[in-house]
Amino acid sequence: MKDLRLYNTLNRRIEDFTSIVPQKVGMYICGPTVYGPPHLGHVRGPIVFDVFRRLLMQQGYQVRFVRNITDVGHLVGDADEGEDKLQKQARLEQIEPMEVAQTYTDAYNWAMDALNVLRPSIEPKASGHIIEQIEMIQSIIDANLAYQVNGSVYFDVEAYQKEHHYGTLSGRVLDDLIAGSASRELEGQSEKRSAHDFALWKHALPEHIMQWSSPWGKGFPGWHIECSAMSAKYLGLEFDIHGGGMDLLFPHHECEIAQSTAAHKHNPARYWMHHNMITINGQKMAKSLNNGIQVSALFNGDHHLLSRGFGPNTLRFFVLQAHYRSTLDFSEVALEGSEKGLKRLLESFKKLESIVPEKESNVDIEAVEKAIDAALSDDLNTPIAIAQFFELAKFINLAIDKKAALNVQDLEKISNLITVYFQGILGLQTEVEAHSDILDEVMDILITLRSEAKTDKNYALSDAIRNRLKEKGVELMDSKEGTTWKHN
RNA sequence: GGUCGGAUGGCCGAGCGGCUAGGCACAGGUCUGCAAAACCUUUUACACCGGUUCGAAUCCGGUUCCGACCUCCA
Repeated sequence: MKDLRLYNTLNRRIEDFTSIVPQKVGMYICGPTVYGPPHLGHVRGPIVFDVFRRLLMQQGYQVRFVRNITDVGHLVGDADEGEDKLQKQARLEQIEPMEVAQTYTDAYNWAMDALNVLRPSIEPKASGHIIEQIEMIQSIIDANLAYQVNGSVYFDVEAYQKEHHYGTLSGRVLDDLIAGSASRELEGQSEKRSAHDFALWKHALPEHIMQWSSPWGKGFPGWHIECSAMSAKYLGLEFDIHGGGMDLLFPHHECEIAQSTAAHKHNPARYWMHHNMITINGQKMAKSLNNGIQVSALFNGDHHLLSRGFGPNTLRFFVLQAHYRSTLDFSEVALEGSEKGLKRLLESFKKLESIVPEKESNVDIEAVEKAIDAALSDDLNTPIAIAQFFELAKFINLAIDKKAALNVQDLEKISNLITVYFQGILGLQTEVEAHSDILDEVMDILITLRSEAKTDKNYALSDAIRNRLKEKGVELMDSKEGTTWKHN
C-alpha cells in the first residue's frame, strides 16, 4: 500500500489514508435521482470517484464501490405539500413512475459507460430497500430521537443534540441555524417541532402513486435515510469512504451522520470526500437556475453554448484537468483547449512505437513516474498527473526529431505509464476515433491520386482535391511520412 | 442575515514560504510547391492595502469583489 493522502471533510484537512480492513476499501457515493436526463453536473463526481477507485485498485486494494440510484422520496417544493419528484414527472409524461426511473437510470448508465466510468460493485435502488429504511427509522424512534406526527416520522435534531453533536461534518452550529431560520419559519404550517428536524418517513396522500406500507401508515421514505440504510447494509456500520458533491454536504450528509449515529451509534464513514461543482459563467448548474447542459447535448453539440459536439474522452479529460476540490468553469473555449491538449498527447503516444531506441538516454522517465504517482496519491491531484504526460509527449516528440535520446528501457517505461496511469487510472482512452474501412480505402485512392498530381506539379488538380474534400469536412494533412486526413 | 470557500498571465488551471506547473491562444522557427496540420522555442501573473520574514502568489490583519451552503441539486 502506498502513502495515500486525502482531504477529509470531517476534519477539514488532508490526512493519511488507512483502510479499516487491510487491503480492502468500502466506499459509498451518492448517486443520481433519476427523474431527468443526465447533465454536465452529473458527470464530475462519477469521474472523480472512478479515478479514485481505480487508483485504490492499482495500489492493491479490493474495492467495494457502492453508488445508489434514488428512485423515490425526494420532494418537490415545501416538505409539507410536496409531491414525489418522480410522480410529478410521471404525470406529465403519462407513464408509470418506475418507467421514468428506469428510463433515466438507463440514460445515466449510458452516459457513465460513454465516459468510461466503471460500473459500481453494487448499485442499490432506494425503492428496493424500503424495509431496510423502515427498520432503521424504527431504531431511531426506539432511541427516542425521532417522533411521529400524522403518519410521518421526523428526526428530532434537538434531542439528538443533547447526546451527540449535530454539525460535525458541515461545521454548522445548531443554535445559529435555528436563529438564522427564524424568519422562514413563518412560511406555512409545519408538523415538525423544529425547522431543522428532517423527515425520515413521509405520510402519503392517496394520490401519491409511490407509496409503501409502514408501521406509521402508507408513505415513502424521507430525503436522507436511503443512503444511510443502504450503505450500512452493503458496507457495514462503519466503512472507509463516503463521497459526493459539495452541495450534498449540508444537509444531506450531515443528516446521514445524525441518522447513522442515532441508529447504529456510529459515524458511518471515516473519510468524507466532496468534489466541487462545475460552473457556467461562474455559477453552478442547478435545476432552479435552468442552466444545465445534457450529456447527450455535449456529445452532439445540440446546445446554444456549443457550436459542435465534444467526445466523452474529451469531457473526461476536461474534468480531470482541474483538481476535484476546485470549481471548474465550463465553456466551449475551455473544452476546446482540453480537446486540443488531449489530441497532442494521443498523437505523441501513437508515435511512441516508431521511435528507434538509442543506446544512451538523456531523459529521466523515472522522475516522471514518481511525479505522477506522488500527484495522484496526494489527494488525487489529477491535473499534476496530466501535466506529467505532457512532459512525456515532449520527450517523444523530441526523440522523433533526434533532439532527445530514449533507450529501450525508457520506451518501455513510457508505454507502461500510458497503460497503467493514463488508461488504467485516469481512465482515458488512447484510441482516436476509427473510420469505416471502406472510407479509409476510398480516401487512400484520393490521396494517391493527389500525390501523383503533385509529383507532376499539377497543383491545380492537387489543390482541387484538397479543397473539395475540405468542403465536405475532410481535411488533408501532408507530412514527411505521407498524407493523413481527418473528418470533423 | 448566518456559515464556509475563492480571487493566479488573453482563457482554462496547478502550486500554498525560496526552486519552470501544465494546457489553449498569441508570437518566432522547422517542415511544405502553397496552405493546413504537426513539431520545436517563447513573452505576459499571482485582487487591493498593511504586517511578519533574510525572502510571500504562498503566513497574519484589513478592504473590495465573486461563489457555495442554509431550499431540490452532482
